[in-house]
Amino acid sequence: MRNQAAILAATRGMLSINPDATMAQIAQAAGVGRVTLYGHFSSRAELIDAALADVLHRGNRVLEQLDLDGDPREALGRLVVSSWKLVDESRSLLAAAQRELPEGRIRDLHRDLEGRVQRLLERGQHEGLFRADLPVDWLLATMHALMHGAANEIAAGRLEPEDAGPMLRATLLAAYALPGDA
Amino acid sequence: MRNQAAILAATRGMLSINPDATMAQIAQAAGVGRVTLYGHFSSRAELIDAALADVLHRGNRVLEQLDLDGDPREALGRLVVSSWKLVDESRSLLAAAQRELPEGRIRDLHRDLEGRVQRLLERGQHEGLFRADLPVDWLLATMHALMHGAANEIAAGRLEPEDAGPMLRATLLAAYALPGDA
DNA sequence: ACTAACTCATACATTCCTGTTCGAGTAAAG
DNA sequence: CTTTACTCGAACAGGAATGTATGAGTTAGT
Repeated sequence: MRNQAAILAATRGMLSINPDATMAQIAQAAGVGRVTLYGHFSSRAELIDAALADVLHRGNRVLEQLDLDGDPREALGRLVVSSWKLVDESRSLLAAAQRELPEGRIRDLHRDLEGRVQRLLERGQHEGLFRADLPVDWLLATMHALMHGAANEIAAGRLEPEDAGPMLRATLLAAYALPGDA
Repeated sequence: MRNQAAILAATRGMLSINPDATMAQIAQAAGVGRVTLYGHFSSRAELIDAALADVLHRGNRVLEQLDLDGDPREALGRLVVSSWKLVDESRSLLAAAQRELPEGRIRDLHRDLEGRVQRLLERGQHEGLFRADLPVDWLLATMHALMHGAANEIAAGRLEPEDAGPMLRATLLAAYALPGDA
C-alpha cells in the first residue's frame, strides 16, 4: 500500500488536465504499473471515488481551521478565498466524477463541506446581512457556479489565477447583499 | 437533404440528455439510418459543429429582436430572461462541443451572441449603472457561469425551471450593481 | 536465508465506437 | 418510364480502453 498517496495525487493531477485521462496515463503519472493500479483500485469508478473523497477530506480539514464567526460578510470573504484554490484544483476531477459515479454519490461526499457554507449563509440571512428573498440553495449554487466559471476563465487564459480570489469575493458579496443596501 | 433539420434537432435533443450520445443513438432519434447520418456529416465533430452553429444562429435571431435600449438594468433583465431557456436547452450540447471541437471554435461561434451582451454591459458601465471595478470579461463570465449553474440545479431537481429566470435576473442585477448602491 | 507483500511488463479477451463499403430499395422530377 | 437523389441495413476494419492472467523481479521483515 505504499503507493496509495502517489496514486491519488496522480489521479488528481491527471484528471485536472484531462477528465478523460486513461488508467494507463494515471498509472504512468503515479510512477506505477497499470496492473499495480488495478491492484489498488479494482475499477476506474472506484479510483475516482477515492480520489474525490480524498480531495474533499483535505478541503474539509482546511476549512474547519477557518474562523467563520463575526460579520458574516467578512467570514464569507475568508471562506471564498480559502475555498477557491481547492475548487480550482479539483474542478476537473469533479467533472470526471459526474460521468463515472452513480447519481447521489457526489452530493453525499460533499455534504460536510457544503454544510459549512450553508450554515454561514443561513446565519447571514438571520442576522439580516444577506438577502433572504432567494433560497439558501440558490445562493449556494451561485457560489459553486461562480467558482467553476472562474476556473474556466483561467483555463481559457482570460483570467490570471491571482485575480480570481478577489473578484469572486467582490462578486459574491454583491450578489448576496440585501436588495436595497448601502 | 430533406432530413437535415430532423438530424440537427435530434442531435440537440440527444446531446442534451447525454453529451456522450453515440452517432447510432443520434441517427435513431432522428429516424434515420446511421449510414445516412454519415452521408450528411462525415464525422462526429462536423455534426456537433453544425448543431452548435444552428443553435447559436437561432439564439441570435431571438436576441436580435430584443429591445436593449433604455435603462441598462432593465435591458439586462430582459436579456437574461430571454437567453436563459436557450442556454438551458443547449448546455449539454456545449459540453459535448468542448470535448470534440478544436480550441477556439466554440468561442468563434459565440462571437455574435457574446458581443451583444458585452455591448450592453459596457454601456451600463459608461452610464455609471453597472460596477466598473471589475472587467467586462469577468461580468460576462459571471453571467455564463450562473446560467450553467442554474441548468445544473434544474437537472439535479433542486430548482424549478420556471423559477430560474427571475432568480438569475435578481442575482445578476445585484452582482452588477455599483459597490455602494441604493 | 526465507517468506510475504508488493511490484512490474507483456499479453490477452472483451467491448464499444467510429468511419467505410456494398448492394439494394424508394420516391420524386423530368 | 427513367433518371437522379436519397435512403436503408448489414457487415467490416480499425482503434482505444477496460479489466484479467501470468510469471517473474524486488523489498522488508523475521
